[in-house]
Amino acid sequence: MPQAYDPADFPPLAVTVDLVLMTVRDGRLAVLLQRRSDGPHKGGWALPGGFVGVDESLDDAAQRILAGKAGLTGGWLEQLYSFGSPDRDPRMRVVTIAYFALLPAGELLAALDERDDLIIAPAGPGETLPPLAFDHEEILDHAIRRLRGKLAYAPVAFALLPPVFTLRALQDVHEAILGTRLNKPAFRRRMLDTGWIEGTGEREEGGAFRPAELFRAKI
Amino acid sequence: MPQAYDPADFPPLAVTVDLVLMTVRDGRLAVLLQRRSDGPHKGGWALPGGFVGVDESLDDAAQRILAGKAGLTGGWLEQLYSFGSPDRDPRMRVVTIAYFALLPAGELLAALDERDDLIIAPAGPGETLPPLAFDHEEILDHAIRRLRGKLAYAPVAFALLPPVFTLRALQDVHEAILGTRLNKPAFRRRMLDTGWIEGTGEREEGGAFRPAELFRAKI
DNA sequence: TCACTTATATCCATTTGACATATATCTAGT
DNA sequence: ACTAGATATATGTCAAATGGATATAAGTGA
Repeated sequence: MPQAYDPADFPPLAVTVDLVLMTVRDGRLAVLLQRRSDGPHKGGWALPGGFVGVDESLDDAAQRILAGKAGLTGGWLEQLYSFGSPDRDPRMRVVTIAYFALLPAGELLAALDERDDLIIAPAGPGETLPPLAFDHEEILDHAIRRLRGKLAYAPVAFALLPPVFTLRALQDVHEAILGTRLNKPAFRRRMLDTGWIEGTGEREEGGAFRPAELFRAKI
Repeated sequence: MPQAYDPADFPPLAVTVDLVLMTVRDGRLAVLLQRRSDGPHKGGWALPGGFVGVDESLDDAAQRILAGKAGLTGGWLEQLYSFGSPDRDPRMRVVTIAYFALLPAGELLAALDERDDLIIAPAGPGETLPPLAFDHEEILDHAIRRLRGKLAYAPVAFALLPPVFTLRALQDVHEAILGTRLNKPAFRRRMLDTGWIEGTGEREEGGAFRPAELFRAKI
């Protein structure tokens, strides 16, 4: 780095990435929480996170933290919002870039079965979460609002489903996120009109009723 | 700060706030640019910005930079997105939290008449900007997209108008931002239906035609 | 045949674009 | 002074598109 600044020229701030990893399990919106092993709120629950490396982009840091917790790289990952109140961490000044990740419940559970410091806590409309460390409740609140807002105009729901799914399963995901019931024919019509999905020709098996067609997300 | 970290424990990153201050002048979307007095891209154009103080929130830093450039506190100010590629500043690692600000052209011009290092450059759909320093073109791009997206569901346009305005002026702002022409009766109906505006009973004066009613933004 | 769920068809209220018409003001000409 | 014309605001109407609600058909296992 030519012409490097003298470190005294700028205020020394720590920069972290915090991850809001959400899923839909059993028809309920849920979020990944990690038990704090030390520091403030030791033993309490927090969003997973970590420092940003000097030669690492923000997106790369988020990917690294996601891979470290869940062992996975798929799904959806996007930057959410940055939080930087001077007193959000009692030890020092920390600015955190919050990220927003989505994974199917199956993949997340499979990757987590050996980690006893991680839980998937229901976080939907009527659910009560354990108290979270720092300002993580505010961060989670932002994430849920972003997810709800994006649902109508971005193909986020497919990141919460296996590659092949029924329209009923897709609707269940939407209802879990929005916390409301949706009209089935209208939902079907709207989803087909988006052009986000296409039929596979295959049908669901095993039910004691008319089998539903299986769809996959286009693109 | 009890239990302060050893500074060696975390990577030393600089955190700045960059400001995308936009307005609509003469029916064209425009952005405030500042000539760089030194450092990389010296003499070129950049978004105004500055370091975040150790005891200053991100929002406070953005307010401070806005007040420093424009001498104003009104309008609209919200966090946009954070940018942190390792090589975005050749001197050192800088993570910047971009903010997005809106002011009426009149107020901005009045506050700027003694500053020769600041310009208001047209930035609408068909306009060509001068090349910008660092990754500021990408930041500006994000800001314009955010503004367009918010126009339909958030009362942002009023931050670009004086306290009292005609529906024609409001439509001009929308058209400048979207880069398209809008249907007048439909626009009027839609705006009145949002509940964002109310008539003052007063009328515009001076035109050689039927005077338009003056409205103000509710709330 | 029944129970159950998916899939589709139909109806209706609401929204939105497009066009036409009425209204209000100033200017120009007599 | 009065009137006709030009111009932009304001409003009304109609058709197309959208979205919710209900009813009906279709497919499967018990």
